[in-house]
Amino acid sequence: MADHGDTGTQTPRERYRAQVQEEIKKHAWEQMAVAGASALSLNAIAKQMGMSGPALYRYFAGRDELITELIRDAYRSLADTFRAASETVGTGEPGLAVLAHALRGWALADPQRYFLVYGTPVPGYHAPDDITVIASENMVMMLDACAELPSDGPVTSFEAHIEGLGSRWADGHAAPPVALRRALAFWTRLHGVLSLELAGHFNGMGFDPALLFAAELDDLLR
Amino acid sequence: MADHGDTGTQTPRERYRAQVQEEIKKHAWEQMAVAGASALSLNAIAKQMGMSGPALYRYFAGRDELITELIRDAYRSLADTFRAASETVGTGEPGLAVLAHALRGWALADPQRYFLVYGTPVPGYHAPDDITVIASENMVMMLDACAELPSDGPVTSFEAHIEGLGSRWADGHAAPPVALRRALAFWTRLHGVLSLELAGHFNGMGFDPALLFAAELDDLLR
DNA sequence: TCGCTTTCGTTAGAAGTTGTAACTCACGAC
DNA sequence: GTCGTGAGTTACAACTTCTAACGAAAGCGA
Repeated sequence: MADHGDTGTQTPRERYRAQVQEEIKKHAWEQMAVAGASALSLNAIAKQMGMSGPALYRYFAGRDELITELIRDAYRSLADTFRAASETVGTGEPGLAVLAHALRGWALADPQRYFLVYGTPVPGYHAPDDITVIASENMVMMLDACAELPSDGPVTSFEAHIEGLGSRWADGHAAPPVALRRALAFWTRLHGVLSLELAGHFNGMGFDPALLFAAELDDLLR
Repeated sequence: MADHGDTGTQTPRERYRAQVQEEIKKHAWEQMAVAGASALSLNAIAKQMGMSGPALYRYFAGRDELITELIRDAYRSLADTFRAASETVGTGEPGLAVLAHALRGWALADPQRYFLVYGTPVPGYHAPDDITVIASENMVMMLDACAELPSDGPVTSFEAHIEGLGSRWADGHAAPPVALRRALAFWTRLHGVLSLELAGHFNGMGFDPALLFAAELDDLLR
């Protein structure tokens, strides 16, 4: 995990505050992994840390703000994972494949974290602006990986529909429409497999989800 | 909506009980549509119906049982939609296409209902057996629609991996591996597009999700 | 080193939730 | 008409988030 926020010029109070904030989030993640986001309890976290319930309100304005912070961290973690993966290129394997495997590993490592980013949204919840910024970072890496693949063949009607939208998705990224289409398919198809797998919908069906994921990835690279 | 349960031989008390149970679920759906499943409150439902909170426990053992019942209804509603759609065949359009459009219409009609079936699961929750039975009904119709499409070309390694599993997914359904692969792709790819669309992840990206859905469906039928 | 100020953690409490227990009362069966 | 079953009530326990007011401790400047 990368450390965000300048730990250099900090007063002792700020340092302590950041530490406690991190510890709260650590317990929140543990609690969420076993019971899901909806079962997150500030009181339980406080009890685990040996504090009283209202003490947490010095660090987070409320349950919603804590969850928002966890969502932000999840996005950052995914972006870090993607960044680390895209730096291990040149092994002959296409960039899209290493991104796909990084995504799958990240999702399996903590399913609830994946669902926090891509799962059922809470009606009425609006993500802060900086989250969409990080999401667009991920889009940049996906588009880069798609742009390095051959883009021959005729342009379909949908590709014509999305032509030129790359600059909107990823801050001035000029990718050919075939790459945009491929990035969209990459996102939606792998999410389709991953979310159903993590939700347990493949249980008892008798096949290996990893092989389905690999088969979908193969189709993507064709 | 089809009526489930024999309304023929019922005592007045049973009839009244069923009516109240339906009304509770009706209010639950309304409340869930605006605030999501996690915000479902028995007290609020009771207040809306002019009853006291504990009165609802005559009809449902608790919040979990009510949600389980809603999930069951959602599965049934999807199965009904699929059944109704697959009866409108013979118009030249492939069965998979009408199933896909039925799925999309059903999902857009009530996003929270879709998420109740395919969204983020609650850790530790296990679906009752009869739900998996209904789910397998849907699989039958999907496999039927896939089996009527041409299945030529070489068999991939993943298709070899899932060969013969049709009988397990849909109670003795003997479909060729290519059809099984197509059914899996149908499910995962359309879910990928739908869930991201309903979650609002395409907002502000400047394209029409319906066209992406149609493009994915086109790929499926190729 | 002393004092001031900021901030942390506490307890008390309001308002909400799920869920149980015990008590009426009315409906329906006989 | 009587009588049992079941519906709905209030009261209550235990939990939640979150606010308010207080005490104590820690850092910062002089």
